[in-house]
Amino acid sequence: MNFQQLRIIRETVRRDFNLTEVANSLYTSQSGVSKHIKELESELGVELFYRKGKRLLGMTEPGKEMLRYVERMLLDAANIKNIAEQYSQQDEGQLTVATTHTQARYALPAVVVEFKRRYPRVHLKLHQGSPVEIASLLLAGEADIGVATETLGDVPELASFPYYRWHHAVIVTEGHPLLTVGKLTLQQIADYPIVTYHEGFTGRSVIEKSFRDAGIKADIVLSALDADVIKSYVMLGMGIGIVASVSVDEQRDPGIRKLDCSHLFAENTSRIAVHKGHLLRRFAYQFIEMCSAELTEETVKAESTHDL
Amino acid sequence: MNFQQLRIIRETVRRDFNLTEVANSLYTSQSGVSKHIKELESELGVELFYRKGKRLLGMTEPGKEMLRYVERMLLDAANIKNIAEQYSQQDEGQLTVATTHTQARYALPAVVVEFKRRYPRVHLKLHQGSPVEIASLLLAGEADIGVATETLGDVPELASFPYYRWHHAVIVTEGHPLLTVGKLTLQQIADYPIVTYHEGFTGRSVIEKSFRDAGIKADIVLSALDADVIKSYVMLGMGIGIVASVSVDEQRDPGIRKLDCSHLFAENTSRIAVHKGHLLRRFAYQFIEMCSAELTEETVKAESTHDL
DNA sequence: GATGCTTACGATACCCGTAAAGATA
DNA sequence: TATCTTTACGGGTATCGTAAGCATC
Repeated sequence: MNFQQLRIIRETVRRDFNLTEVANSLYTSQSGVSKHIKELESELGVELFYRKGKRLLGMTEPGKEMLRYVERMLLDAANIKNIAEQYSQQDEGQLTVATTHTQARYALPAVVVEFKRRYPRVHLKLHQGSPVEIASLLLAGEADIGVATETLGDVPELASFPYYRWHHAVIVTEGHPLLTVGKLTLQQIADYPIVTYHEGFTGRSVIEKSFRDAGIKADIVLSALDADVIKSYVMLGMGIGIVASVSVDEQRDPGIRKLDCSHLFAENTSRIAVHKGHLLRRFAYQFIEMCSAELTEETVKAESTHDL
Repeated sequence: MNFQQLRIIRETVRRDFNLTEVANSLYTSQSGVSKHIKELESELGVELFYRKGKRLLGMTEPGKEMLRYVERMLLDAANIKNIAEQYSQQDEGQLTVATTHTQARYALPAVVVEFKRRYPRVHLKLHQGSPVEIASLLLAGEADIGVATETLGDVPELASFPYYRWHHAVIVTEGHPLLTVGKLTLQQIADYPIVTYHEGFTGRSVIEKSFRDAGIKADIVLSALDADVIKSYVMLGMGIGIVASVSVDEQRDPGIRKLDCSHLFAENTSRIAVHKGHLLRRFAYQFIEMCSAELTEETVKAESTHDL
């Protein structure tokens, strides 16, 4: 048994049992991949994959059982390298934060500036994507930290922590009739076409739940990934917008007016997540602590051990 | 990084940093061991061991931090092999049970017979030793299951479960004066020279605690590893004996009389232990379940995951 | 001087990649 | 036929063990 074999096993599952792809993604030859699998199987005396003729189709029972251990071993190998880096270059290295547009643009800038001030030699990568993409980046080990409002809390392999709480707000153009009503109601909002976030983004599910629970049908005419796009279309008269309150500032967004609707939609909690069992560099834990002072290195580590 | 390097790191710690011994125990050459360590250190860019000139003295900080991961990886590698065996030969293999004399002779026979009946093709090894030795056999991966009354519950790397409860009994020769007194007292026992177990064995600590708490000084003239030896010396008139009640049967032990003293010494609990994170063969879990029906495979696994 | 670690060097085995052949859809 | 996997083969490299050289105690 050697590490290349383990990497191949893991990658074979990730690449859906296509050995050619596996070879490419590991920068080696198909023949080598094939041989490694055979060798491991013969060493263990068990078939790891189902085959139909020459094609691989899936994992056998013993294969599935082993996979978790294979993954943990590779994780541990990465952890060892991480520790080494930690000691050889305390404040140097790379930190990849996977996040949604909303977080990157409105929540994280303060943290990023502070982080760069303290760790000028750490190369910080902001990787933007949907919450689902963020989760899979974390799981694949391609990102160290994930920040998003949706999804992250639902993946068992991730350890997630509350970052900050926020509400949606309704945005309208100057002179809009809604500006004159007092306290907004769901029905009043539903009287207008709505522009808001895509499904799976930035509390969209919370918005839908409110309308559904009230038995009101909302007319969502357009959905977008981020508040900036939504604002643009609101300005173009496509309808009223529902966005994260933090993403609108009446000073910086001339022509846009913000209406409180914290009484209409449930509060959202943005979360910070890490892959369980994935040991981070010290500065990565510092980054998380800068987001929320309660999230110390010990707190995060305690929640993110990998116990299978 | 490869497995041989990891094995060498682990063994170097176990062998107290003597690379010659490491080489012998891994059946390879010193030169190879030395080179492997150097290579791993240079790959990681960190020194793992403190050196004074050419001698290794101990682990550096990063080395210590890595060690736990190294050990887990090697454990996981063993687990994978275990799974493979599990599937390739369901009811064949080897099971090593480390136990004290008392357990091997008086508690386990019934279980062993039953186990052999169900798994005739499993090679069962009974490894006898002191509780401390049993613990280290488990930790070194040389035994799968440990059974003893002392020590096992105190080692954090071991998961231990109650096996059965028992009391001590006093044994005397026929016609002994103690046979005529009614309910025994500690003082009456202390009036005679005592033969009992060694320190660290079979509830010896419980016996001492009772005397100490009562402020009575007992005269322990002889201590032995097992009840059979103790019985012999009692027969020779060295004194009265204190042994596990289960180890005396007035039918099978002619000339020996047993006196109840469950009111004098605290109850003992014999424990079954496994190394946390060490996955066992199915038949090993069956063995444990035969000892105590509540200890199912799930119960044991739940307590013995290795989360660092 | 005995023990223990490192370096040098040659034989072996392992791993990888190219190329051709066989299977599958 | 195009895609994918296996087998065959050659070059390169890593690993291992012996033996010699050096510290350390």
